[in-house]
Amino acid sequence: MQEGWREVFRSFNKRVTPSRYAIVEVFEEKKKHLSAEEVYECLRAKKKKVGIATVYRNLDLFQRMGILRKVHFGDGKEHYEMVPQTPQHHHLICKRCGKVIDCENTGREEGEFFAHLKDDFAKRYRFSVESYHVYFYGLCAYCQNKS
Amino acid sequence: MQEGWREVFRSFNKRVTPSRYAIVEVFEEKKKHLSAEEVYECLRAKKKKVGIATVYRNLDLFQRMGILRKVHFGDGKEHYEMVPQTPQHHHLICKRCGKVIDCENTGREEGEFFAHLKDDFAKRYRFSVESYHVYFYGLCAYCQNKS
DNA sequence: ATAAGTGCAAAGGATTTGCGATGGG
DNA sequence: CCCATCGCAAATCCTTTGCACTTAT
Repeated sequence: MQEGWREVFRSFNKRVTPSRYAIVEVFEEKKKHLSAEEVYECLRAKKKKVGIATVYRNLDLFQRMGILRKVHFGDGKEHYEMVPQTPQHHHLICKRCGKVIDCENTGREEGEFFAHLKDDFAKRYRFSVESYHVYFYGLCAYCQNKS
Repeated sequence: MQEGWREVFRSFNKRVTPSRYAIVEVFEEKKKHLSAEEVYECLRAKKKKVGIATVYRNLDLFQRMGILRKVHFGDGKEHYEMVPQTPQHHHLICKRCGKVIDCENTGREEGEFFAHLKDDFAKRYRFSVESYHVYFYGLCAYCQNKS
């Protein structure tokens, strides 16, 4: 794990424990969205002894700290992914097989578009937008050829 | 319930039962996203005797039929809303109190923007987009003044 | 030293499932 | 009539919690 995390934890008055260390490391290595169970499995595979409850507690903590964000794919489990996953990306979810494809932002247009919406919502609803997620549903390449 | 639904059910070879009738009716009346439990409560309030399992089974069925779509607000429950809720709208979710505000589409720009992405994804990932959801996270008017 | 963090097992809450009973087509 | 659908209760799955033990600071 990069040393930087130690600082991040300190700034939130959170202790730097082996469990936390290990969990962040998993996300850094996998570079993808993971469910609590998946994180737990990765830890076991690395011989790290961390209880599943600790995984849940820390995923929630990291989310509140802004290190992770929740993503929902409709499979009944919460998934988490690292937040500064630069650049901002979206998710394509196959309605048939459930596969999730991470897709990159398509460019400047997007930033402008959402910046505009953000202002609009502040005016219309007095709601201050901090972040957004976009989910696209449809059929993946494979499933298009068999339904 | 509008008579039209009878046709819709027929076209899917699904029977028109009092339970289904009643569930669709609830969504037509409430005109908002509802969890299974909320649908169940609405039915009880209307003296309709429908088991909770039937509610779950039909919400899932309606989703597969394209009548309802799932929306996720991060509260651990699945919510459903009617699909052709014209016009397309998005959700503003307060990170602090969990309130969900339905917000209308902001206009033509949006259609163009997403149409462009749709083409792009078809080319890049051979993924055919059928629909999309956008979730905005931040603070609602009330919560901005107390965190 | 001491409060935060952890592991385990039990509790909780949402959703699904098995199965005999019911009723729509 | 017969099979899809239903109601009920039990089962399952994911997540949270209580509590005694451990450990980072």
